[in-house]
Amino acid sequence: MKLSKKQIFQNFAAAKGLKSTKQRDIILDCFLSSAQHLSTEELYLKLKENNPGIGFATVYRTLKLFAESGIAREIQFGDGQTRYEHLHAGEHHDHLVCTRCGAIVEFENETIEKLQSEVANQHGFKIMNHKLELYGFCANCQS
Amino acid sequence: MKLSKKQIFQNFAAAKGLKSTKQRDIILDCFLSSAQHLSTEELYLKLKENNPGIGFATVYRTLKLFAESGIAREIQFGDGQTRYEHLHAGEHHDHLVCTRCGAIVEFENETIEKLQSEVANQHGFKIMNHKLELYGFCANCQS
DNA sequence: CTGTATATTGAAAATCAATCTCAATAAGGC
DNA sequence: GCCTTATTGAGATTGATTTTCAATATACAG
Repeated sequence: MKLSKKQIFQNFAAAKGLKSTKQRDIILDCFLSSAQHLSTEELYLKLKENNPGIGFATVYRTLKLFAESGIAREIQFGDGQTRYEHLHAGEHHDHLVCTRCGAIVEFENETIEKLQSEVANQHGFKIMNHKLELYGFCANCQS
Repeated sequence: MKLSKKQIFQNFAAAKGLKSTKQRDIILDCFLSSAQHLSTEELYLKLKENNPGIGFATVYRTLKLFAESGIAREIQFGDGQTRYEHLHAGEHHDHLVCTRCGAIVEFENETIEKLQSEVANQHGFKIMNHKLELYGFCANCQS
């Protein structure tokens, strides 16, 4: 059976001896129900709407925990802000980024992944993860 | 005939109505004779050795100009510093980054590039450039 | 060569995101 | 409830990047 992200994080928290708190639950729910690629700032603002008491530092720390637990991943496009994307165990996807309107499309491509491994082998590298981003104009922004 | 990077930048500067200055010449020479992937800070320190008068802001601004002119390109590995790599017109290379010792190996792979174009087409994107980084352990760091 | 308009420079200050500090508070076990 | 330890939120700090501004240098016209 496949665990939900919520369960994965709760297991992680338990294993690490973290206490369960109201704030972390709220942040987890909000994160899971949010779009991909939110920055700490953006998630913080979204949380504030319904939970004014929540602090930026808590959101920041909790997102770090999400990344550590494996349910999220830090990514950076060129805009100087760290963003967090949802991570489905085992999956990996890359990004098409529109440099005009900021749209982000995700894609997966087996063949590319395979070629990457080959390149790494040729150079004696053992790859732990990778990042592939294609920057350009999306269909709407080419006019 | 192929233009040298120096010429490319000088053409760019002329076309943009930039005045030619001692500082920019020095920075250009130093940049061109430096290793790949220097940060602003690193280039600044290197410059200081022989040209104590030069200011950080000037190095910063000049590197931006290099990027704009097409002879250099900003890249970011995960370490929070913007680095500049030399860009040979038309060429493109990607990176293998050792997360233990920081070694960076460059590579090129036609097939991957071709697949990227295909993916982009499928999604209606017009790609202007891309970034591919493979993170892991280099041969020396796997022991 | 001289004057004028404009770009450039360097130092310091402002900005901005990320990260840390610390006193007050909350959670969990006993 | 009591005690220990983790967590929280506000604000301070850091570190890199970017801007400001007065002084200076450059290009060009006359």
